[in-house]
Amino acid sequence: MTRSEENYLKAIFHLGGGDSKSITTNAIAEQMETKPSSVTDMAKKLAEKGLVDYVRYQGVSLTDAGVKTALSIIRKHRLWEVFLVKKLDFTWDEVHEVAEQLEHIKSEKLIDKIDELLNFPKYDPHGDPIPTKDGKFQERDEKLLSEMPINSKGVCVGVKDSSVPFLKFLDKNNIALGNTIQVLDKEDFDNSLRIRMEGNEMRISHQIASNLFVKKNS
Amino acid sequence: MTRSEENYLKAIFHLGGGDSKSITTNAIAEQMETKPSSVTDMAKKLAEKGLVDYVRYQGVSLTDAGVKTALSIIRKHRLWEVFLVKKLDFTWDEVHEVAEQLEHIKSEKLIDKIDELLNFPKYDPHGDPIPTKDGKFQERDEKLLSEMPINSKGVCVGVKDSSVPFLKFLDKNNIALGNTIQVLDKEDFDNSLRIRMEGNEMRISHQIASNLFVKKNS
DNA sequence: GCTTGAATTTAGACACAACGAAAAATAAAT
DNA sequence: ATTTATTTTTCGTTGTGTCTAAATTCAAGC
Repeated sequence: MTRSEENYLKAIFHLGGGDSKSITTNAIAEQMETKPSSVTDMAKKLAEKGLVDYVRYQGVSLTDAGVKTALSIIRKHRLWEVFLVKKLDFTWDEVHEVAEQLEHIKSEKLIDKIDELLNFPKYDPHGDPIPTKDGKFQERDEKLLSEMPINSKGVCVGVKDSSVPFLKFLDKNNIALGNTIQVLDKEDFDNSLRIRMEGNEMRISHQIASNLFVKKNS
Repeated sequence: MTRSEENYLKAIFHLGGGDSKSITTNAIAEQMETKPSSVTDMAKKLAEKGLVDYVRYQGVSLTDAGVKTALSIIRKHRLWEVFLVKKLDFTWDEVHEVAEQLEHIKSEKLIDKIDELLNFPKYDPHGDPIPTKDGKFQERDEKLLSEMPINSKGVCVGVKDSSVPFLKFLDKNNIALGNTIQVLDKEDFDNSLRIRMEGNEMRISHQIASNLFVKKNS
């Protein structure tokens, strides 16, 4: 299993290719910042190895073996992210790029020990669930803040967009995972929200609200 | 700086190429378990980049820039080894192969934080000194056990051969770094030693004695 | 059904890292 | 000093992984 193959599997999974849905080469190329022709080549290679189903001009989807491999890489990625934040004081906007490298380290024992050191965390610093060793994937039951009804309360549990600028924005505005949130009002004009977060009232754009996951608590 | 280039620099350093001594392509090929022709190719490439001095048919030696790079990789390798042993309960014969991968992770901050987490260790689990961030290399002043005079005492501080079989042998015979050692007698016939280690007397072959570093303490 | 436009694949090329076989240079032996 | 043996390099080839440009297929639209 090469680094490149692992990256393709991960990308396909993130695009939904785990649900036997066909993902187009174009979509994969965009996600990976590469060219469609390169994706075609790799699709053939991965199909050869039994990790994806590939039909010419139709796209690819992950086989069971492919899903299993993708999950193991995502597991490593997210565990390393937790490690970086919890043990080495990285901020949540710094971890992704280093974890992209660490996820490819080949050692069962290493990642299991890291898991143990961190006390078997269930979520990474962005609130994304960490697959278990045997490939079980804890689906989350939260919804986007933008979809919460007025007056409902919840806890901020994750981000949809985990780009550096967005994370920095959240830090700057003291929006952190674990904060309690109540939707006070919705503005029809621009879909912005008035919310109360940890006691403080604030206004939040639709763009922000549609990238924050909230778990209802009532 | 590719993984391969880094491995070459490390190998050349370990063969003494840091002291402006010329290392033959054959020696490098053997150390890296590759072919001389591959070494020649890489020698040209590294010379191009100013990391080694290369004269055809004469061999290569590291430039100052090359030494600096090699030391930074060795630093990473050894710090990761300490991490694996101290934080994740790896045994000292398990760490090398994983550290070979981890040493190529590109992140200044990561390795500095690991260093800090470990409280700035000076030696790795095999007793090898860890270069400082600014490329200073703490040379050790110990000698091989086989070169110690009769009746002299010392502390076991490192291994020359850090292969898995040798390390396992040491574990099995309760020989560990930090142990006090006294040379009781030398056998002329086969150069074996009678020693007292932590109270127990034992006999040790020349092969073993010439792979253990000892620091005299008197 | 034909045509147009978009998506996808093929084909040829390149960079990297490695290898084996053959040629060249060095070192050793007589 | 010339031959012999060894080391080192060159050259052509292979395997990844990528790209561009050209060709193909698909999906609509008329």
